[in-house]
Amino acid sequence: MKRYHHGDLRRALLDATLALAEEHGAAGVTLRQAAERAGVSQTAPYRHFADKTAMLAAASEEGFRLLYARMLAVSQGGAVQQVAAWAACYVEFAVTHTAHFRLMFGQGSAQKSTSVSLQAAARDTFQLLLQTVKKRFKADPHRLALEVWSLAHGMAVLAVDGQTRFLGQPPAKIAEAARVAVAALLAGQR
Amino acid sequence: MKRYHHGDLRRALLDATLALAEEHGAAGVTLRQAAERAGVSQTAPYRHFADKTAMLAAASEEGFRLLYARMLAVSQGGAVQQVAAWAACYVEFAVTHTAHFRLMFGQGSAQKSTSVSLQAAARDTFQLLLQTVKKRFKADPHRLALEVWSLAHGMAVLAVDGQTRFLGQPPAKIAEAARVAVAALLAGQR
DNA sequence: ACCTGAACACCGTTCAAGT
DNA sequence: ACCTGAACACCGTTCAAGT
Repeated sequence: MKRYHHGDLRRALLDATLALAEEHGAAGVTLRQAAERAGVSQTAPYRHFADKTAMLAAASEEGFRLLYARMLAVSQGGAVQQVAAWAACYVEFAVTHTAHFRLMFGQGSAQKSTSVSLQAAARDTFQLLLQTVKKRFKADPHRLALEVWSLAHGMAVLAVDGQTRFLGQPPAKIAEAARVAVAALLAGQR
Repeated sequence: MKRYHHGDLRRALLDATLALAEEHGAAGVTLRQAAERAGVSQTAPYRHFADKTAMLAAASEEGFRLLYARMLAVSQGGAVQQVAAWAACYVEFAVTHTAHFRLMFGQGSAQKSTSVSLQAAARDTFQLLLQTVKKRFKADPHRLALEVWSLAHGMAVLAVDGQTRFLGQPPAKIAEAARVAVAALLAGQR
């Protein structure tokens, strides 16, 4: 019998949340099952999270921070390359960290009361794109950033749902496809 | 007390499904509440749908057919215009038929066992884009179609989740933004 | 401070039964 | 043919109680 004092239970619950999301999708995550996997009673999670939404939000926030760190690491080269790398990183994250991605964008992000720290983490990710766009491109950076974000997000969602496979794009190459598409989108701006 | 013989209950249940999706999101749709709104017992829906998934799939299929009809109506002009119109129609449908859109792409589309007719309806919608792309553009129509679909889908999802508003794009203009973005994406192909 | 157990209202689904 | 009512296992959440 493990003891989850000192904050270990919180970590164990988040791991269980990710495992359940991986196996059954974001909608398949259950507070009771997460508690059971952590070897703890059904009501123990309420010591660490206000409710189920808060637990999912914590996992989401973790995902955004991971994504943000990856984006910082690939943010090199010219403005066009940086923007294309941002999109490729976005899609790559979705197919390699599907559980996190599903929790970040799966039904509970905008409608439920997300935490302030979660909103900040999500905003940071997007700001990284917006700042890069502002550096180089003149015509309405908000519009251009939305276009790039939409393209990356759409490709990521379709890839995660397995709907890009019958289009001849294997998951391993989908990040590269995003890079090419964004480059074309930027080239068409004039 | 209404009587729902002759297939009226099926329609009433689909209407209730859409209303619940509109109010509480796709995840908030409940078989029992749909039955209650239709003025019928909790188990009556099982006469018309195999299970909850089948009821959601039926509402999804209806959405795809509506979308397909709208796309056919705007499919005019040159190839570039047609592709841009396809994307604008896609996004316009998402913001005006949010309930249908959420059911079509909200957590139950790819993972659950979708019906054959639903898959066919979804495929028709995409085929319309693919055929138009094949007419005019040479370089890998599958790749280009995926790019356009991703851009439209991403913008639709972000708009429905209200994440485009803080980017200065009001919902009313988001369809036009999709048209402009796709035109740029096509212009950048060479 | 952290966790348990019983309880409540809700859910999807099954099954025998009603008309 | 179409619908009801009771029942089962599951869920999120609350609350008193244990150490």
